[in-house]
Amino acid sequence: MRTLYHPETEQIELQHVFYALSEPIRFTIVLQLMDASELSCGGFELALPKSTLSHHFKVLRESGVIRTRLEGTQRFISLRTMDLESRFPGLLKVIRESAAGNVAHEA
Amino acid sequence: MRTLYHPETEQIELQHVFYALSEPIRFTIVLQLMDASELSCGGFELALPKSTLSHHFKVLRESGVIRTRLEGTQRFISLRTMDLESRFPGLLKVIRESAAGNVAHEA
DNA sequence: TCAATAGTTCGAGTGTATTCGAACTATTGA
DNA sequence: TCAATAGTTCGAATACACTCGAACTATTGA
Repeated sequence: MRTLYHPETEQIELQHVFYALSEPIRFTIVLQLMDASELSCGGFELALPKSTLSHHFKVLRESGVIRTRLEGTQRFISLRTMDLESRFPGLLKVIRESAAGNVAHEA
Repeated sequence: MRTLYHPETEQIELQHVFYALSEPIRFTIVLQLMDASELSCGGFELALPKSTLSHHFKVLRESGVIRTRLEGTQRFISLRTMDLESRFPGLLKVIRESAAGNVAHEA
């Protein structure tokens, strides 16, 4: 695991992003990243085995949704906000508003 | 098949919509509906067995993406444009622009 | 009533996803 | 150098999804 595959911005495909986000755990991961900018793998509020999380991070990374930065023994994960916004303008807003709407009705 | 299940607008979930759209055939179906407003099951440009198409129409319908209207021996399918737009403002635009961008670079 | 038409359901085969423990790799700090 | 830490990979079990032929249902029109 020396090189972590990340697709180029232009290579990110909407169907792959949709696939990645259709899974509840991965959707939760993305929502948490929207509030946190950057988190280590262990920094998420998810009580799941490391191997399970690792699998989901890989799917999100390979679909272009997140970026993984290596630092020491940790991997710092962030949403590819700029890349996603330039590739699919408005998509993140849709996700953000959908999540907000499901929690509470904000004016 | 007397009653066809369609979720109410408020019941449509983004994750289910993403799941439905993550499959290539279903994505194609949605793109064709964007250009056609309403099509019978056999009216799509898809050379696939009826049973396969029927499966995908069901997934799209139950996730709230399409509406199926019964008329005689035919079922007319349409995109739930208004419902999707009110539930997830901007989502259809993202899909439309993504599809346009993959075909040609329009100015 | 009966054939034709349009689409659904069933069932089986095949493939792909998810889950998680165990073993592994890589880096840090002492 | 060595233990501790952080996360990945492997492998197996289980579950879910896709495909498609065959049989079925429902409606129309003659």
